[in-house]
Amino acid sequence: MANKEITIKDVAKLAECSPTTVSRVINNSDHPVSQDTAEKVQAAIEKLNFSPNRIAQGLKSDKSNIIGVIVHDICDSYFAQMVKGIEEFISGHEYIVNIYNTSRSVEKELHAVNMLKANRADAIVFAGGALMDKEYEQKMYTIIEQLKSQNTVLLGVTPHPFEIKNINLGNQKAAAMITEYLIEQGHQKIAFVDGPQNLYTSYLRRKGLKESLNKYNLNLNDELIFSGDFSFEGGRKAALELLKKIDEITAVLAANDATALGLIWELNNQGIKVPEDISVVGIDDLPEAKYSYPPLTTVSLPIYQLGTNIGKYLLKSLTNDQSSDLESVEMKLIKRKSVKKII
Amino acid sequence: MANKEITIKDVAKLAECSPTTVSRVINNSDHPVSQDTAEKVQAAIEKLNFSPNRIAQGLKSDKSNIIGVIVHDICDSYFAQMVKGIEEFISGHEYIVNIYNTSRSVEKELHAVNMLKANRADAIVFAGGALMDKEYEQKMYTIIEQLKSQNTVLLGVTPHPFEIKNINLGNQKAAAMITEYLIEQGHQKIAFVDGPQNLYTSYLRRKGLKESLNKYNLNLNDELIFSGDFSFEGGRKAALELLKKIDEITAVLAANDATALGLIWELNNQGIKVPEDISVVGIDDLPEAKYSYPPLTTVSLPIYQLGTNIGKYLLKSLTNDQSSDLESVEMKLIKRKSVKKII
DNA sequence: TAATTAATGGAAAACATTTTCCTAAATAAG
DNA sequence: CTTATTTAGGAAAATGTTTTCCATTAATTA
Repeated sequence: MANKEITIKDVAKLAECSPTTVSRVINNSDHPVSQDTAEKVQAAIEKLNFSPNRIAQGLKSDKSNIIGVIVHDICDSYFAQMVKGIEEFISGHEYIVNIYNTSRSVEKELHAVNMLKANRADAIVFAGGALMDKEYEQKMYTIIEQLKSQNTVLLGVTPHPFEIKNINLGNQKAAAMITEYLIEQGHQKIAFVDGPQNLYTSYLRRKGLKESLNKYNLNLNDELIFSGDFSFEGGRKAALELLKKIDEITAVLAANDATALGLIWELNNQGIKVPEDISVVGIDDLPEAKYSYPPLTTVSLPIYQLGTNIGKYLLKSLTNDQSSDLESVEMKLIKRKSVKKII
Repeated sequence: MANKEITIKDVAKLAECSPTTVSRVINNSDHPVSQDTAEKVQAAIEKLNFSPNRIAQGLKSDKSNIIGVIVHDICDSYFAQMVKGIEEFISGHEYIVNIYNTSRSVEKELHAVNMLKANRADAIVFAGGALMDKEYEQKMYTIIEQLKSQNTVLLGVTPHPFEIKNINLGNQKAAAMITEYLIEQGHQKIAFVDGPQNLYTSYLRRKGLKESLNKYNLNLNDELIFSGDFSFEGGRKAALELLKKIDEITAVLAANDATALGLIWELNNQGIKVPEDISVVGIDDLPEAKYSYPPLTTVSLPIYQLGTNIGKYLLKSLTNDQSSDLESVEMKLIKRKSVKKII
């Protein structure tokens, strides 16, 4: 920045008044200022193309206007939509959304949290730290310790209660919902293609499946849990494994839609017909889900809307003193063509 | 922030020295400070869990450490990858990446630019403003005027030279590349499914097609340009239109992969075989592209890598005085199964 | 008319840093 | 032994705002 910054003083000089007065018209304060001078100040501001230095304002007010958003993978449709929702609301209200992509590395998560701390972020949305793993959890404590002192909302991060607002993302409920649908359609031999190892989200979805099964006196056979990683590729590989036990299975729940899509693709590729030979369902309702062969039956999590709600919630708790609650979003069973009713 | 902030003064008091000295060890300045006191200061910092207030630092140094990234749609795989690339590099170097999702609205673009200005962003990546539209361009001037004074890189934004670093994203070249491939395979009657109306990117891809055609004394028949919007849905609709002239067409270039995927889907749906009845190609090489029926022939733009390169470039020009050039990335023709060799 | 009160404005302190300048001691050079 | 130089440290100014306090004038009330 070679060129000198234009400050409130320059405006004051041009408008023939004090910086104090300029500040007053900028923030239209309670302290009265005459119509006349106000106009002069406005004119000066326009003429100089002045905009108050947020950094200086921040120093004075002890606010950074930064909202940190920490996610695993911004290219994952799930997080992308969420970030978009948050941004929509936050940027419109003069806040900065500062994203971090952690690729599920604790080190990066810690780094993000430290940066956010150094920058005195006003609030943090933390969608990371979801590994149920001893070593990882140890490190998480350091992170949480930092987060505690801040205005933070955790996104279904961990089973441990941390005295931090932890939003239930409805993972378990979604899995339960679609499982019950499967059972209603007569399926009893249901397989599961898991998400990433030790990821809390995977755990919850698996749990939703298991408990629904139990409710109907059915069991989730451990032999019928196939590993996956939330990706299309992972779904394909799982399909190959699953093929070996195809006779023991009438339906399969994939931990997410990407996996389900991969499953369907490879199943087709191997000459297995969906849903005639096997039913496949997912969770998320990706935009692509309706264009698979056959269109995927799944449950929609309105993540974008959750994002805007989080934005709203954060903003309220930053401006108002008493924080209202986060508006919840409704998930929905999306029946398409990948499930066959049996018997 | 009810709880009082820990400042350099607190550290100084605990370490029994002056704030000046603390500052010196924090920034390990040239000014010497004895081993002994340095250690005391470090100890105090640890004990108080102190991290210097970036806002105050920013005020003093006239740096915000903010890098603004303005994109059309963060959920679009193209931009998501780009943002991820930028973040990867930038966050690792103590910079904040501040994203804006504009949904192609000039008003939002202007808002973003104004916020970035108010926050004294150190650099801006502007991937917006790409509409070739009179009214729009008028407003763009206001935006550009603001951007000019900042360290900005434009991402293939507009045909007009604005004295701002404007990166050629290779849109035209990509289109040319795949067109030539089509011609090599014997295709002469090539249709085009356009991108969003007036979008510069669409224009460039169309131009790449047109000029390659001309090179071989072929013409792009205006009747064979179908409208689209870069989406799967758009591709589907275009397929329906395209069907009416199927006899005049042997191949179709979609403005992007999403469109091509939609095309293929609907073509299949209508009983038209790809590539037997018609060849389809796209541009971008989305992850999904290899899983369509048939797998899509396309050209890959390594957007993620472009992102990291932009990060690198920005960082260099912020730290070093003389700015080195942006490393370019290489696009590649990805031959899969959606093109048939004819004659 | 005198005494309040309201309207308008400014000076200076404060926010958490860094930087410039200064001082004092210790060491090196003459 | 005197004079430079190096080493180590601090006081205070500066960054661009906002806020607290004070001052002046005008308007209202007693």
